[in-house]
Amino acid sequence: MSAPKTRRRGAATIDLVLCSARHGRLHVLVTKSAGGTPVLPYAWSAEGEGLEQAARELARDVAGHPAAWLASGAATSAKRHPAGAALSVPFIGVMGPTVVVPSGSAWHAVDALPALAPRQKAMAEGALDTLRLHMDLAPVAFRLLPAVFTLSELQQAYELLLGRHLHKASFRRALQAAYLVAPTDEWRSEGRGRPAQLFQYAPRKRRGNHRSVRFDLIGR
Amino acid sequence: MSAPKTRRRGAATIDLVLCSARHGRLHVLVTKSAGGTPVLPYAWSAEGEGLEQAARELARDVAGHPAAWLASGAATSAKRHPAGAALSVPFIGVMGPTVVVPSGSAWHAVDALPALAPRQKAMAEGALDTLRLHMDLAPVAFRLLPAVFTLSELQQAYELLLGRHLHKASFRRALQAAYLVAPTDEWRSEGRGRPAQLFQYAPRKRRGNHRSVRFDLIGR
DNA sequence: GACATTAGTCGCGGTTTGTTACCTATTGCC
DNA sequence: GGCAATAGGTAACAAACCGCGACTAATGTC
Repeated sequence: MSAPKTRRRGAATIDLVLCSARHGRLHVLVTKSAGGTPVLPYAWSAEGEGLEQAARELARDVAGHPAAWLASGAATSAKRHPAGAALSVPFIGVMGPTVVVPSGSAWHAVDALPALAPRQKAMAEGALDTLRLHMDLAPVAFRLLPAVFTLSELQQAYELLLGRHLHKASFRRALQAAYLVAPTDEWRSEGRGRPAQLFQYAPRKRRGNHRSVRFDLIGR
Repeated sequence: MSAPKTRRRGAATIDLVLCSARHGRLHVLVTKSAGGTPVLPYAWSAEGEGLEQAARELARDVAGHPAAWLASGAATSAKRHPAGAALSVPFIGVMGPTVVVPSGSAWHAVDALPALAPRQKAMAEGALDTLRLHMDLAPVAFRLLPAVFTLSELQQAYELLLGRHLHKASFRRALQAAYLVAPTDEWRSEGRGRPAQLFQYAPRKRRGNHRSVRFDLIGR
């Protein structure tokens, strides 16, 4: 090893808030530190490696799967980080519901987290806001699902992200109009009730589809 | 608590992309380094001070005015920073069009910037995307204007942010429906044409105004 | 006064949307 | 098989919304 060079590891951590939809609620992947206390996965930022690249590798390492979608959140130096980092950059990732994580890690409902260090707690609680911020521009909801899904599952993913109930017929009509999904030949029988057709995310190019300005969201 | 630490330079900079609308285009405040080369205002992050707080102080220092709106962007370690920082956290701020900056600083159109260091260039070019991302949730367009403004000015601010032309009557109808502005008693005569009534940003509480899901934006 | 210019409004017609109702396919039970 | 229960999927209507062109209003210029 070389001489202790404090800058080598960087003064900042990359903290991963890996999200998944389980039982109708947003869950976050929590691992355990060497001491056994629960922590979000994190890594020291290394010079010469891109932050997002590092976050992707961290996600693959810790979940055994690449994240289906990833975005960075607001960097913060507030409160206490488990590693004592001066600065932390959160990355919010998304994965399908069937990913099985290695022992030592577990999915926790985002509103029932174990006792994380304050900074990580804040980052996890901000994850839903980040997802909401991006869901109109990126197919976040689709990335919470497997490659093939039913329309009811897709609607549930949207309801989870939006935090409100959607009307079935309206949802499907809007989806149809957007040419975002394509039906497959498969159908899935869930036990009771009529089997559901399976769809996949297959966006097709559309016209310049200008809609009105969204004043209605400003000011809560 | 932690022992009192010297306020040492962290390994990260806070870089300010201060935006303002001038002559129908988005402008960014650019200052000069000690050597005379153009740079975005930046500061080393100090332990014990919040990042956003530091960015607010930086804005006030460099423009003589507090930012009317501020949000953090995606932290990056890519490319070269003028101070050689390993990591940089951009903050995107917004100010009214009448702010006069001290000599040494100047407003530059965001698509005609002087030769900034690559990392700062990327951060400045990403500013409009950040503003667009937030404009549906926060009154970004209003913060590009003085406290009192005409509806035509407001429409121009929206057109600048959206990058497209809006229809006057539709814009005003949507604005009316959102109860976002209140008229003042003042009118402004701009020279030719009918005088315009002045308005101010005054959001009023509205019902749970749910609109449909925005599939139409996903996938470009 | 005629005209150009900018502000602000009205209303028609097509589109979108919330909602109710209905139809279809499957399971479980008698 | 017959039938209730359950869940997927569609049709159709009324109301709200939106793009758009046309209109009125106030001011300055010639």
